Amino acid sequence: MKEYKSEEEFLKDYNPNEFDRLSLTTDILIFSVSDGLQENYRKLNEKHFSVLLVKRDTYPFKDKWCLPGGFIRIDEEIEDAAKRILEDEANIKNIYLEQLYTYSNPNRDPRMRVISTSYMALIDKNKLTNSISKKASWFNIFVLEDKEEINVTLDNGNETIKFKLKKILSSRTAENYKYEIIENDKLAFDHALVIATGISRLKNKIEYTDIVFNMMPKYFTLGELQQVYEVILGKKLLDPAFRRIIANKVEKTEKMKTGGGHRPSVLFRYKNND
Amino acid sequence: MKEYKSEEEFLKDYNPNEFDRLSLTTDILIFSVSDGLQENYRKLNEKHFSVLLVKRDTYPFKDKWCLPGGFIRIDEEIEDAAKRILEDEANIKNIYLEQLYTYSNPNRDPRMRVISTSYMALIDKNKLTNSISKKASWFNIFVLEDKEEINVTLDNGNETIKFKLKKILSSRTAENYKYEIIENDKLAFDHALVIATGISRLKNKIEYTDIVFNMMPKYFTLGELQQVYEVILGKKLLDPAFRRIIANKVEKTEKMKTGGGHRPSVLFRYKNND
DNA sequence: CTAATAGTGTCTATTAGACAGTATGTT
DNA sequence: AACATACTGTCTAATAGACACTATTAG
Repeated sequence: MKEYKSEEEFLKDYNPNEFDRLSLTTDILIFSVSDGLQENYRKLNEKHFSVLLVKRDTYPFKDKWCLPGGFIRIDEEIEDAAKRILEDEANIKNIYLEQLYTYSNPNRDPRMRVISTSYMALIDKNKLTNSISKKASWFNIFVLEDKEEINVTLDNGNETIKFKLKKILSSRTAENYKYEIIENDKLAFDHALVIATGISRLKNKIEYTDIVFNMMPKYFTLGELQQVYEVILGKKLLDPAFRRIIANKVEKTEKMKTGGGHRPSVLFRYKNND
Repeated sequence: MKEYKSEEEFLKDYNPNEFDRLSLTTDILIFSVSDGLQENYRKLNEKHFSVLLVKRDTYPFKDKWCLPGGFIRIDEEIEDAAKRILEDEANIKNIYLEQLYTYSNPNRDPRMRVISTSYMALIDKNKLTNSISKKASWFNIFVLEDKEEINVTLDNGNETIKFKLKKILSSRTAENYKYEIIENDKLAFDHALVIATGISRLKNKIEYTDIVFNMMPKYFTLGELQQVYEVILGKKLLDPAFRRIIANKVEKTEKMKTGGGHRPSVLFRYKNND
């Protein structure tokens, strides 16, 4: 091995092809909350927890659904690539974005070795100014989970996507699970894994952070907020307990929401939110 | 654009150099607990929280310290690469390993574009059968943190490494911080960031998981366990409260630890551990 | 009036914090 | 005996769970 006297000298000689090179992409899991049906004039709209998927029109995985994503440019940070893609494809700016996990199975892309770093984004759908592209669609998420597996159903009104994952305990001490896809026919790549990982991350974080508010409009009732918690956690909460927990995160406004066929509700907003 | 009739046909034609390619490495943050000084025959050994660093003997960053790591092979998952490196470099097998974060600053490696996925490993130092390589050394970790910055001092008995990071609030709702290196002269690459991220992750997870036990020997006293919690959390805990919290995670054994110049202590072990 | 949600009061059970006290080894 | 840690008891404060109750609107 040649001896170098300085870092500059070493770098001048360096051959960047000494090691295997590969491609890197990012996949973005965009979560939001949708309004569902209203059974009758008295009832509230059902809330749904939903994810944005895009229909692929090219190979590989032509006609399957996938997460918005794309290749990282040679001089770009992954997070910046995620932001660029969000802006280019959906005109989404300044939103909550968090790195989720880097997937590296050598066979995850049939074209070649592609590694993907996934991000989770949370948005309030109603803030989207431009409509999303024709290829993209919001799917409501329904999760059934037990100790051994997770069944996820995604529905956009037209089409239903179902997939099933096996949970494999990867560390008893941390109660960490890895997922293995055991049923999946409509999702491209390993995106079923990404969705499951994101749902689980969000479920966890909603309990000890304020990230829900990224999915809420500026003004909301506590009933609406509670519905969002319930739909993400997959369980009913008791009113007084819920109100106690979020009491110091929100503040009352002068506004009221009326017209519901029942007692009007005070509109709140996230505290310290400008 | 050419029209393809099937995925097979498309893949046959695909040129993998269509997108920029880059190199991927993994850096592994190996944490453990070390015994420090014993002031006098009555006192317990001080426990320290420590990290394994390697002295670089080649450019770039010659003579600086760095985390053990290496390049991902073209047909290998990142986690498998991390396991391979742990085994090759330190003869460490079957330990707790968790993906931390993927760093992608275009300038993090002066040679070329290298992206790195970091992993955190937790081990019981005393279980290491072969001694670690001459280039590697355990550094005790001392952290001083306030709202704006983090000061970390690493010490292996011979050498002291200090670095300072600025905390930048990246999301108010999630209380997520990003770090920016403002002082660092002895650590290679962006490894100061990795260490800070790992410390923060461990501090969090120790409160709601059982991962500490990966750093403990099979039999330990509750005093020793408490010391480990204290040194990682950076604060003293009250005995009765601590014992209540870990009560259902550990189980008493018949063994006792004697010889300490004070009342002997019952040895416990992690419950359901084998 | 009725159905439906909004919002509060309160009792109980559980958990966390604090401190004081007792126990028991080595030198 | 003295020191240092091991271990427990108990009081109090804070938090979580459960349920019942009152309030208020559109139709």
